[in-house]
Amino acid sequence: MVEAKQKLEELDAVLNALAHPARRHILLVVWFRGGEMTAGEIAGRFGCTWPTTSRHLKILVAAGLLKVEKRGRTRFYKVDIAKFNSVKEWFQWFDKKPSSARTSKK
Amino acid sequence: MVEAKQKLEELDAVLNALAHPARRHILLVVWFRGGEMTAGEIAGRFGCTWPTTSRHLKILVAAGLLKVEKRGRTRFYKVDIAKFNSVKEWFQWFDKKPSSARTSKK
DNA sequence: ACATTATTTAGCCATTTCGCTAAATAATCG
DNA sequence: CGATTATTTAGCGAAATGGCTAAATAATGT
Repeated sequence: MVEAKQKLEELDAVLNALAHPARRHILLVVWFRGGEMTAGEIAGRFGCTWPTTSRHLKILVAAGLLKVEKRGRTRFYKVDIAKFNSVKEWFQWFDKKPSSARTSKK
Repeated sequence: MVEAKQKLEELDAVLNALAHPARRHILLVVWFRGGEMTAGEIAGRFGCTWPTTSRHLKILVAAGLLKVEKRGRTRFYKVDIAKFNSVKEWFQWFDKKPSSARTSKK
């Protein structure tokens, strides 16, 4: 079963990508900007330099949270919320069993 | 409005806590163990040493994902899923606006 | 008081992360 | 082709993270 391992890696990538405030910020800005922005527009809106932003973008793309399309010499980034599901699904483990169960052996 | 800043910090703590596989593992094990386990039981189940596990526990407690209760000389840890909501609420920003909107100015 | 048990704190080291500046690539314009 | 624009890659240094061992604390049992 290769799938399970893959899912774990996906979850790990997504949570790590979301763990940095700058990256969460980028996702929100791109989303509310209409879901598509160029790297330059994104970089212009943040305190950090272009190369730093560029690295954040790469991490987000690697996690599948951003999709990138290159048209001419500019890159357009678009939010893809599908990967949020790996987190939501992980949360569901905690719906299934009430925390009030008890250890059986004293 | 002090609240907003507090919420952001909470989200940050939760996402950072969830970003490490060992900590996710701890939450799952404690949860399925019935929601309460001693530090020793937790440490015994992981590849890393007690002090390392202890640090992970501290991070989870700081994020509000575990609650700890000291009875005698042992500490009991219990999962508190309430803080998952800060993540779920953050995700909701992405429900509100479809990504298909367009930038208004050409 | 002393030994034992449960767990944390302190301190060290290796690795990763994240910021920066400078240089490289890649597409387009003149 | 050479200049310009858009963006990344390379490489450095500081800080954070995560692992370890050894020592400290804190409660309990004898």
